[in-house]
Amino acid sequence: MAYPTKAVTGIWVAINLLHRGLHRRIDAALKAEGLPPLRWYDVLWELEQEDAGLRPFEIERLVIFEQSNLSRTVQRLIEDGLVSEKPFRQDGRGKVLQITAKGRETRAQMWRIYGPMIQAHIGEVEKAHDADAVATALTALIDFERRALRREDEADEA
Amino acid sequence: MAYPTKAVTGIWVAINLLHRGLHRRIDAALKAEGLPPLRWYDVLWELEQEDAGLRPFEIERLVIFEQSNLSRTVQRLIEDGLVSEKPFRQDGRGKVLQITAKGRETRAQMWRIYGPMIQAHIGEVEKAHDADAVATALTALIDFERRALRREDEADEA
DNA sequence: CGAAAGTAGATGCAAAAACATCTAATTACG
DNA sequence: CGTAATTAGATGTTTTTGCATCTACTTTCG
Repeated sequence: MAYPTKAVTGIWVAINLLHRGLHRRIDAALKAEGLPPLRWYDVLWELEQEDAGLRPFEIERLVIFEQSNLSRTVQRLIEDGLVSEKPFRQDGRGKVLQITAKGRETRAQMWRIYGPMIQAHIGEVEKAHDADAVATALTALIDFERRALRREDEADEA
Repeated sequence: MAYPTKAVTGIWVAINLLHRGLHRRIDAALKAEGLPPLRWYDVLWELEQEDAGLRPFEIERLVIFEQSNLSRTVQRLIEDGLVSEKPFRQDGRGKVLQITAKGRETRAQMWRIYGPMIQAHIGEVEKAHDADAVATALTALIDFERRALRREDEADEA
């Protein structure tokens, strides 16, 4: 595979800088409000999208979380009463996680801080550029990644 | 400040996922080749752009590196002979870092792994979208961030 | 000039991440 | 059926990160 073009490198550099900078700011803001760290948000959000709940390994793939890491994060979410767990009948190894009322509440509180910060820092893009086009292009990359991952899994099987 | 639009949220989500996923893959690939971690690359790159060298605090701002973190990274870069340091005459607290020949060599080796991986994962964007436009839009955000930071500093002074 | 405030960088420590390994359960396959 | 290979998730260990503090030096300002 060839070296990246200037545009591709620029996209990657920007992704890095934006991620680092904003992640740090947001985490600091959440902490200042006595709210959980940003990584918890992703988990709560995904669980809020699925009334039936999700298995840990599903969350892991959805939000790209290290397995051991997610395992411990889930423990703390349960301790804090934001998430409940129940065994997964069809597979004795597994369990199903569901967000609790308190979890929804906490997620909403986090969003009050988190959401406006995204807009404040990323929203600038809308003033001079086609934000929809950028979002579409980047989202396509993620879909591409997901398909690539699936292909790798299948290759491993072969 | 208001909540983010759908496009802005999409951009931010994509930034997160792309960053996490790719960073992990690249670090794994570098490690597999016995090369230093990805974060070192940024430091080496910036130093390679400035023959006169850079001060640690300058690098810190350029690549968004936690101060304590950069301090330890620099120690290891020096131990490994990739970077040299000398006192900064005009300020007894400071020091100037310069990349060594070995540092340049290592950076080039890293790029042989790193570069193609960027293209492989981000390059897809060029097939269906205007990569230049995306790069321009995201880079503008970073410039915006930098200006915001500078404004904050100035506000602190006041 | 000299004390107070600010800045560059190092360092101790606590939290979080990655990594490896382990257990229990399931699936595949002779 | 029964054993080997997989998979879900937990846990022990090490590394990295972030935060707070510290030291040394500079700048500011009475």
